[in-house]
Amino acid sequence: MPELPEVETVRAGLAQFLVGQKITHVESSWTKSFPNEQTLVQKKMLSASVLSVDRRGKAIIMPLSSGYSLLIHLKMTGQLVYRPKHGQGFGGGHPTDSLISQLPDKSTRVIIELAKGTLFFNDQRKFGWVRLEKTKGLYERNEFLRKLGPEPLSEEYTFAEFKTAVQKRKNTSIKAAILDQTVVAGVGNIYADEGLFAARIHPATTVANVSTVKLHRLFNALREVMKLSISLGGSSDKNYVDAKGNKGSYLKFAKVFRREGSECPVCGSIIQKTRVAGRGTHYCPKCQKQPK
DNA sequence: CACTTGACCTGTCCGC
DNA sequence: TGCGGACAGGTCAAGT
Repeated sequence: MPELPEVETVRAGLAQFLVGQKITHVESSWTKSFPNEQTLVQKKMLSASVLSVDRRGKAIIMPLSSGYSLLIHLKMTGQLVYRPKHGQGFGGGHPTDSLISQLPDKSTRVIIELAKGTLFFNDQRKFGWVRLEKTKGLYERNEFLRKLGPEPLSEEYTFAEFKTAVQKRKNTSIKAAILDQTVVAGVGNIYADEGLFAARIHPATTVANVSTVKLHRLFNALREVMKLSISLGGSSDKNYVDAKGNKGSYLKFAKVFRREGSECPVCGSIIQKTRVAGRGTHYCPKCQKQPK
């Protein structure tokens, strides 16, 4: 499910609710969702408090006062939903209009109780995970974090960096290249399709055939599309919800994603769906011409 | 090495 | 209704 904008939305919500809170109880109902040894989990989580809620690519990282961090990946269907205890508000004032009425539900895999509320890790398809690891050196030591490419929305990220990394994958499709998390962290299927549409590049174009001008358009488009989505609370297709359990509204503004059969908002041609890089791929046949 | 294809899981939708 | 197959926002391991 969640790509960079969705994970960032969840992160921001959790940061607001969890920072400073002490963990009082932890339980997990599916081992692969939280594979650490129980003894370590109890020792390093109980009575520890949450220092911050951070994000790297599509991963959430929560350093704890015990010197260990929770590392979480939502994969396709993961959710992190916080529920304040009775009598404890969300802190912002407004009541939630969450679509998730009762928690835990049948997809709840991990429950973390804190002083003022409970964090539920739900994951229908069980691809996601929660892990507990030593905070010191985490970003360099952890296999997943270590391989990630640059953060696309950071101030220091440059076109030169993007171009060099993309062009290393010269024999693959441009879509496969930008989905590669070692090239740039956080782009997934929705923003790949939306970015390629905005940059007017056919998703199946071989990287070697994408001009520098087009690559520059793509660099800008990916960042703009993801920033817009963050401002709208992300994209909710099926499962995605933020930390309160609410949906995001970006998909209402999507130009091609899940819009096959309807008219292109730019030229009126019919949006097509095909398969590129093993993923469902949406594009406008007129705006995004495949080079012969 | 670069690249592609299945596997990991559950649920839903579509055609017969 | 039921049943089989394809497909779903992501990564890995294993194959060529």
